[in-house]
Amino acid sequence: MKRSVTEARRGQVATDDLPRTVAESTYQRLRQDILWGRFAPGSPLRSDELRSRYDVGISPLREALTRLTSERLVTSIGQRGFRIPALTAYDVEDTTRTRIVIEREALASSIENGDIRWETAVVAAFHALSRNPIPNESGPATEGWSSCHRRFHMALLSACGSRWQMELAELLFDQAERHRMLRVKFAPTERLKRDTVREHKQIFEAALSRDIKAAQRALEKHYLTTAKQVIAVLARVPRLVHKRA
Amino acid sequence: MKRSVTEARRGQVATDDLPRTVAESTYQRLRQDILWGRFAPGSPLRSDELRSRYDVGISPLREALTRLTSERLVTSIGQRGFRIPALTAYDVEDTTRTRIVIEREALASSIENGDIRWETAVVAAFHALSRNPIPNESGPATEGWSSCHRRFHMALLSACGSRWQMELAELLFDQAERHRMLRVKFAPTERLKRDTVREHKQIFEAALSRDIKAAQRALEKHYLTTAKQVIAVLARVPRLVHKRA
DNA sequence: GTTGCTTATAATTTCCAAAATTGCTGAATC
DNA sequence: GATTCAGCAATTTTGGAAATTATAAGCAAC
Repeated sequence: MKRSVTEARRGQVATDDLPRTVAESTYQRLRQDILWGRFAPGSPLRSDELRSRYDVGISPLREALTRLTSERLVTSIGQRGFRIPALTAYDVEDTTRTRIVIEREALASSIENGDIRWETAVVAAFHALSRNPIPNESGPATEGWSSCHRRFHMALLSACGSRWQMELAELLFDQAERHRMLRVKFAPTERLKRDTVREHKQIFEAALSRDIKAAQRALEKHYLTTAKQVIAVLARVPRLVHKRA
Repeated sequence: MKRSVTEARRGQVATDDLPRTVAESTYQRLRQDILWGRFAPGSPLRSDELRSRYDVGISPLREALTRLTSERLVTSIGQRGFRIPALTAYDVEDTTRTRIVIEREALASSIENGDIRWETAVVAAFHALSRNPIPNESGPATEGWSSCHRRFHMALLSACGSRWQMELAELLFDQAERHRMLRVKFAPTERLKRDTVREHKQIFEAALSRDIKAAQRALEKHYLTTAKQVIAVLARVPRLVHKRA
């Protein structure tokens, strides 16, 4: 039996970002599943399968897929349906490179403009991140860390004053998130010789002490290290690189 | 009587970017109409009106609107439909600022990497642009110039080697295009004390002589001048700034 | 007068089935 | 053996009807 959206919200605390339509909630669920690598790269997304998976009609499903396509989390070819994009070393490099361009700038503005509220938000986000278990394997723990990670990086930029820069940073962060997750999912035994906590701490401290150059350098290094690792795994796990993008 | 998409393409030369579905072609037509300011800012986009306007069913129309929403050329609120976004001075400033961040970088890479083919494309695009009539009033002439203008700016960046940077540059270029067009549409009598041809020539010459700094400066100045003009008109034509975004 | 409630109306959103397109299989042909 | 071309099955795309939700109007109570 189906419950209407309004019915489903009864008795809940009013929160602004609750999905108001089936299309919106389908979009969010499908998005998470893609980000967390629940579909293999290159695999087709057939409407009937997804319809039964998320228990929705074809219209909201199509709307979700269309939105994800313009975020490049899904590819679509004319009359031949939707697919999960393949992943190449170029994609990882390009995403990282562009991410750095935008975030360098946004971080500088943020450090310049940030007030006490910004500092507080950054401190809180950093604390939550450091108290979370370091993700060595996939699973629910990783997903919790993942959301803390996103919040920390976005908090750093949040005082930049540019809506576009924030939006683009989020867009590219999620691209990189998919790359990271594919590594975790498809090469979970890889040894990580890396101190992520330390890297975040360096960015954090440089930002709070208002040292723009140092913060930019630390952030850039952090992203480049991630990219390097993903690309290294990519070379060893060729099935991630599907033929048809 | 309706013709199928395949039928409609009979006898045409095979071109890659021809719309393959009704949704795609509706998206392109609606997009142009928005970019060229055929809808007033803040006005609602009612499905029945658009359905008869473009002579399509509800499904492809919704798909087009959804795509445009993620490009920020349309806004959508939960169960209250789609609207043309209002335009504030902040929007213009933010778009310009972000555009400069991305294009500065892309232009530098493009000048560094550009080969003979890139030079040729830039020369061709510049020539087409300079031979087009300078747009002082709205109308078909402006639309021709507009597409040359877009091609010129994209040609400049085309050797940057980053797919993401190209895509984001296009996204923001079209935002700015809407801003420009609203000025032309709603304040056509404004006197423009500006030599656009000269501005483009400066960018062009600096790029071809591989002077990165000079090209960046000229490009930045070009965009800032445009923004300044749009904002000035915005202050005088308050109906462009609708209440509800 | 204003507020709160109920009803009527308009609009959006969703489901579903028909139409259109693509990919596939296998026979016929060179 | 390779190739072309039907016909068939699987899949996507589309249009309209049904369900849901928002908005406006009417009306009683304060």
